[in-house]
Amino acid sequence: MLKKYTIRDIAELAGVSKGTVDRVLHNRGKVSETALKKVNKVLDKIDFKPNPIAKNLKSNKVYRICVLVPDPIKDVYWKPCLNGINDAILELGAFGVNIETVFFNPTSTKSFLEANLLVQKKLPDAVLLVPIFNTEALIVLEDYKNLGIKVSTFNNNIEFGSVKNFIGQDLFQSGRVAAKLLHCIVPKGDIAILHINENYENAVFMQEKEKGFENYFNELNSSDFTILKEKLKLPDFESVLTKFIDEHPNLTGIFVTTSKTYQVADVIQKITNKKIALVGYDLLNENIKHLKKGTIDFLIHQHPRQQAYLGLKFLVEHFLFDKKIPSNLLLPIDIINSENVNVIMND
Amino acid sequence: MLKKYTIRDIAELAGVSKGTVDRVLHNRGKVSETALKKVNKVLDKIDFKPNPIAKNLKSNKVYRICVLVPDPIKDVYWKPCLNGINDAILELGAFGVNIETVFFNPTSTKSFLEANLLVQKKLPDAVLLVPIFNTEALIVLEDYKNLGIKVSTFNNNIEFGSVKNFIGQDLFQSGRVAAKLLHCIVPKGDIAILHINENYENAVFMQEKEKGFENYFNELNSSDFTILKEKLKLPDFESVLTKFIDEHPNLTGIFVTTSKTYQVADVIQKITNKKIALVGYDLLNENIKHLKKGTIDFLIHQHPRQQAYLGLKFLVEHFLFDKKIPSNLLLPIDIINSENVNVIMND
DNA sequence: TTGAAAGCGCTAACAC
DNA sequence: GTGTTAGCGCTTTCAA
Repeated sequence: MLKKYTIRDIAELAGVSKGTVDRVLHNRGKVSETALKKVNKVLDKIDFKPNPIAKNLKSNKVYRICVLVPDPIKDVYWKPCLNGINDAILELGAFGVNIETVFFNPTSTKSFLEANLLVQKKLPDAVLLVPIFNTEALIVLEDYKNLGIKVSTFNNNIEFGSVKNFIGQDLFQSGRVAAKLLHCIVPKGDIAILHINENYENAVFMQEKEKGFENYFNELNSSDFTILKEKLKLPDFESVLTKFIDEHPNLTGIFVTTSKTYQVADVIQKITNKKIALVGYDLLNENIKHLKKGTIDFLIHQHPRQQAYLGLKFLVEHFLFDKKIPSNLLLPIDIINSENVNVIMND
Repeated sequence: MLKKYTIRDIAELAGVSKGTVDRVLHNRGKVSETALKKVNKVLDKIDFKPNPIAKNLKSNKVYRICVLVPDPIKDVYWKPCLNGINDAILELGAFGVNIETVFFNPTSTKSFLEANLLVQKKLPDAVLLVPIFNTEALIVLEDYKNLGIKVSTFNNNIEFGSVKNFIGQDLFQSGRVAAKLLHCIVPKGDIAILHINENYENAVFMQEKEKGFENYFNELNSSDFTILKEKLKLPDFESVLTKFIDEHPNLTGIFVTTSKTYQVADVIQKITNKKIALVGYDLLNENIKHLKKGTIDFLIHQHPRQQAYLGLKFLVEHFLFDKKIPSNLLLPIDIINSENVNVIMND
């Protein structure tokens, strides 16, 4: 069992003062060669881990973190994120962490920019944000960098040179998972990729999923399947989808690349008795209803709650305990059916 | 934004000393009626959350936790638990927590009892254990209770009157998940539940899984399926299984209730070209190979690593930060196929 | 029954 | 450059 060393121990062993040890440990300069050597000699010998608790006590700082997330009223997909944020607030509040949520309209880049401006004025210690608009996100990331504000992102990754942390899912691979699922339900036939274009989602997400999906069937290289693609938009959603289904009598499976899978299920249920396998995304209540009824076969869970929660947790533990924030954390691609949907932990 | 109150603030507001406030907060007695009233009056008004960090600094106690887990050499299923334990050690060591692992032979109740005796002699602050032997587990739980040692359990739940925490999976429901999966792969035929009896696993686990599995098909109430059951044991495993498959030409699906699913896959692959859908448990390397090859269709992930890691994490956070330990934490029932197997987080 | 004071490990300000 | 010291919020001891 190893002894727990303190800086006092080190100071005594090295024959210097605690202050000097602290200076050496944190490269605060103003240390003579000889003192440096003495301290380092001791540090080499022992396994010193500064007590992360004591470190924090002193500063007595209240860390402020802002979360920037699309308004759940505009798109219910984001609601679980709020729960994750609230969990984090409850859990971390006692540590003197101040977490503030700012919403933006996910259909408006202007709203996104304004929300970020608001946040920047607050000068928080860190920001956790959903960078759904690629161009604008790069701009604000640059701003945060200049302001010296730490940034973590979740939901979707964007390319940014400087340090930035990401929590989300491997969308390409999740497309492959969907493909495999359909493949195991359906022996053959036409299989459709349906994009429900909400005109705000940067096409990148859906493209990644689509690529993964196609990649699976390409590798399979089987003449049993034909892959179709269709884009749907809301005003004439139902008529276009109905027409599409009518025109493809061999349609046996559908992959929907967004959380609006239930909209497709609604239509299928309405217009045909034929079994069409359906795989989509996210545990919205409407989706879950269809899952239990059997209209939707599988949902892929993107862990929105976890993403937000972990994003905050990592930031706080970084501030409080000097923990390293994982730079690119890919959450598992959870396959959900009617039987395990009720046992999902933390959404 | 609320002010962060300290006991000093409260003391000043109430017109008493910090010591008295502390006594009131922790019911340490020796407080006069009047002082109690004064302090409570203040406490009612403000939202006081003691700083969990400072609380811990003083005591400077090294918490000692023992983990009792089956020897991974005897059954490789337990290997991920070690990783979880090591993660916890790495992460929590700096907080002055001492975690010690003790193995027992999962085929020997004697070994289990001896290991516990060893642990009890050490008088740790808490114990995290896998109570695979029901009767013996109840005995040692009673011992720990008398010694005032906190106990958390994982992997399988046992009925014990006094306080005890559990982390694991809903086995009944996981049986239903397996059933649903087979149901979605296979349109009809004979479906077999195979128990691979390793004679140490308390039959309870497998029974729960079996019950859930049957429950699903009973509810389905379809004449398309016939449910068969068979127990296999190692010496004549292959011959018995071969005979079983030969005798059931309509066999279209198999559910294996243990992590030894790959053993069944090996045999199927060897003796027949017919597609038999196979669903089993756990991400052993051999299972993953079959999953990728297609001999196994789905695996259900029981999160062994997470179970051990969370068990330790909860105990430590309880000691350090007074967090409440969830008394019965059911981890999600993860469905794994060839595509999402590589993205599983923390095993 | 109560208040005062020391001290946990670390940081930071301040003398020397 | 370096040692000393005060102090973070809380617990615990000790004297009153």
